[in-house]
Amino acid sequence: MLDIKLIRSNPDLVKANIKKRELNLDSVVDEILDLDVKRRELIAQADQMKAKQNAESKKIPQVKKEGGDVSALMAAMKELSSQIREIDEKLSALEDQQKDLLLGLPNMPDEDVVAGGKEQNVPLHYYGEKPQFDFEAKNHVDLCEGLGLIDYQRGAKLAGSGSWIYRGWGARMEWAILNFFINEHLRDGYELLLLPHMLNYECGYVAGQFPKFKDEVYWIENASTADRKFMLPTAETGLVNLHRDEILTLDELPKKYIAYTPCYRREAGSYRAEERGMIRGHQFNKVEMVQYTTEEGSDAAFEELVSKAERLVQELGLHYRLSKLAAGDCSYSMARTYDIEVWIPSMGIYKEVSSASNARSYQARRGNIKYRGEDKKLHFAHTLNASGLATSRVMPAIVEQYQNADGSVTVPEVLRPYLGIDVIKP
RNA sequence: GGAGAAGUACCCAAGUGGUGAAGGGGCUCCCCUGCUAAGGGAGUAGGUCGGGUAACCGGCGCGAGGGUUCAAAUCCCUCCUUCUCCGCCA
Repeated sequence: MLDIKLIRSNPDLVKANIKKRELNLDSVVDEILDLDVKRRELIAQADQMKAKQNAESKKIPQVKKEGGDVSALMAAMKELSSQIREIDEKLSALEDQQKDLLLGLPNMPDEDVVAGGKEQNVPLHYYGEKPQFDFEAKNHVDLCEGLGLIDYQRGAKLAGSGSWIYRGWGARMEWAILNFFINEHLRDGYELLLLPHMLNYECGYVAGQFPKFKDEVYWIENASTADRKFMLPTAETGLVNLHRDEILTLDELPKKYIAYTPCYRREAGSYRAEERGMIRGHQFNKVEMVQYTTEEGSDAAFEELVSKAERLVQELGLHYRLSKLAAGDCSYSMARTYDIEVWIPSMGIYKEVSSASNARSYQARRGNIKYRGEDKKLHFAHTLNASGLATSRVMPAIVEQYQNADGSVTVPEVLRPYLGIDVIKP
């Protein structure tokens, strides 16, 4: 959520920033401002009347005590009270309306984030080389099936398309990757959390997924009770809610968390050949990093998250590139996003394994997450997140980049202590 | 899941319709005192919204949201959380 005071004082800046996302929300901004004027008028009116109500009400017991007649006073107060109620009703309707619009505004991209959509994304650098094969290289689907790492058919039998089963060495490999990531993060001083996977509405609201994207998650409902929960689409949704409605102290910041969870998403969508296998499914594994920090610490935290995510891919020996996303490709809540995209030889393209983003104070405003600064005043915290990493995207990259002529896959060196073997053979 | 009880500040806690939400602990500041302990005094309901250049003024705020009333921490309803007992269970 954006600061209403910023919108009030500099609406043109807000409008221009939103346009960088290739969205024109000028009319929404104008409407917010219009409602804001009306809102403040009503508040002034109501507050004045309430002040009078408070003052007059105090007289009633006094007069009563002295044996006087309060009926005239009470009648007048009754009238005042109903007027106040009328204004309050108008006011709360107006506030709801304004809040709805305000929630619909995306975060403002950082100044150095370029305008435009996906096509304006800029690769910042490449790591390693595209592997060259002197045999006919296979895609990860064929490799995984050939080695019995993944059971796609039975995955679909159990849960429909977009679902698969890790089995045997495939399951052990996935687990090894998760362990490797988690251990790296623990070494860096991050705290590991295992979160509930079913979250309440408030969590999605704070993270910025709701109300706009509430149809893109899985909802859990029980006929007998009114409560409704959703399956988290990323651990970020849980992690950024940890300190909802809290005031953090300066000495506990930055807070550095990681969580492993599966991510549940409805959009497995595309049935295009290029997204076969484990590139896009309804459920995938991911280790997520989240930091809570100060305004001042925000940029450094972002750099740290990006370099941590990069280091993991490097240690796995995978060829990847780091891209800086254009405004229109950053998600709604984020001021800046860098993607780490790993090379998938069979597809001939780079696929995202990590997305590192800085939400600045956007999520903290929604979640009322503050800290007391050096100046003793309260500030909204900055929240940042980065995948570290999405293992289900890493696995296809590993099997494809590490494949051998005989259909076997060499195990990346850092994973060998976890797996106990050097090569996965048919 | 069922029954009962409770939610007031950093902690404990009083407050069953009426002018400023008691009191204690803790914390901060001051005084006293070689130091410490003890003692004395003051502050301590966070915040948030609106107005004002500002000092400041006002609204809201007793788990959350509604309702009754001229007036609600207090009465009523719904929800949330915690505790106790029972049931179920890895």
